[in-house]
Amino acid sequence: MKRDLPTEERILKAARKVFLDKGLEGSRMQDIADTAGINKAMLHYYFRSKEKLFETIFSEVVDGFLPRIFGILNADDSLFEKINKFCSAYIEQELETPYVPFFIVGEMNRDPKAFLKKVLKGKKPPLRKVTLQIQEEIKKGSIKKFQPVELLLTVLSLCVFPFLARPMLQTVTGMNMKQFITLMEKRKIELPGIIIKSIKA
Amino acid sequence: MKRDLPTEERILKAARKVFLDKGLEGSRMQDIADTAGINKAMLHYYFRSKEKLFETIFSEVVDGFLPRIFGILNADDSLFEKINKFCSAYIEQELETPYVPFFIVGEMNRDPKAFLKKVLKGKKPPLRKVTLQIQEEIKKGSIKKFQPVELLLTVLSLCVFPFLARPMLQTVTGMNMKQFITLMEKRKIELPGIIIKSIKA
DNA sequence: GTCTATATTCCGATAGAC
DNA sequence: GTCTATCGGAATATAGAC
Repeated sequence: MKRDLPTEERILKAARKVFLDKGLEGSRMQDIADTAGINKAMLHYYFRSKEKLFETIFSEVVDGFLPRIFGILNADDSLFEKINKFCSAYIEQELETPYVPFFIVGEMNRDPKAFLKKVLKGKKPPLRKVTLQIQEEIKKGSIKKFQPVELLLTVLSLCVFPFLARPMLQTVTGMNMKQFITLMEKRKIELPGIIIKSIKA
Repeated sequence: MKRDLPTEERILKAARKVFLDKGLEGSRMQDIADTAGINKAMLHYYFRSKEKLFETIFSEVVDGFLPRIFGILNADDSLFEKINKFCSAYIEQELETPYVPFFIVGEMNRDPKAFLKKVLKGKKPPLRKVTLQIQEEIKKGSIKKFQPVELLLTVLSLCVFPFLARPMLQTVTGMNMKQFITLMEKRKIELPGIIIKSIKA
């Protein structure tokens, strides 16, 4: 793997690949070393421990998509516009890094409290503004009465699950990666419509 | 744990609990032994190896819900009726065994080919009949033109994902297990409507 | 069948030469 | 900084007494 990169970056690149694919417990330091084309001892020289190396990758991943998502939720757009942008941003992000959802769900399950602490860093998830917008639209009568958490579930389900189910989907349908991407590009456009229909009065 | 059950069943019960919760790699034989209230050596006496014990639980889990699902897909109901029954059956099943989706997704990711081989046992997933029904409804003009896989994705996303996201959901919203169950009972009734709306012409 | 004790394997981590 | 060799602990697996 990329013999021209400096060692530290080669390690990060390899660790990203292995950890994202197999999670913390499923990954071996030997695997990461082999992938990076260097010796196992080097991993410890640069990152002290497996945990520390993992934390580095984890933060990198979270910081890579969370700000974008939070930004959308806190913007000044209408509720419907936000649903649109959220789906687009989320699916585009996932198409770039298709293993991230697995990684996230795995970590979430392994240790939910530690996970949220690391992800939110003491802050609260920025759901307040959207919640208010939902209540307002309900009052206006433009959408049905429902709990905000239901919309959250609908949106996340439709955006995230396909990436979790991708291995199964590809094996069952014989679809290759390119076809999967095409399918998700199509859904990126269609999902907001489905979601909005589901809440319209 | 249940001192009155025969040893083999105590082991199975404990293994079910631990494996479903932590997956293959996250589970320890010691954990299972402790949970069963017996000695570690007994696990090997009855099941030879960790892998073998895991396979047993895995098959048990898969056989516990797949026939029901396949039965619904192959029944003589209309497409819309099937969507209804599928959502109900799936969510009811998951409410009984809320860790199964994690387990399934984890295994699917760990080794997709082995997973499908074990699950389908050489057979094909029974999607042919539903596919034909979709094509028929499209021809009739009662639903939009779309690929069957899209409907599959929509249904599975909405039914499965909430259970994968439950730990996060509970931590973020402060919801307890009972509240989560109430939420899913509600969605069990609403989801078919959302799904059918999404495909209606 | 069940236990204790021990062997074996695997893996993260470190020591030390270069 | 990079490597080889090795340690030490943890986890799976087995031997052997009862």
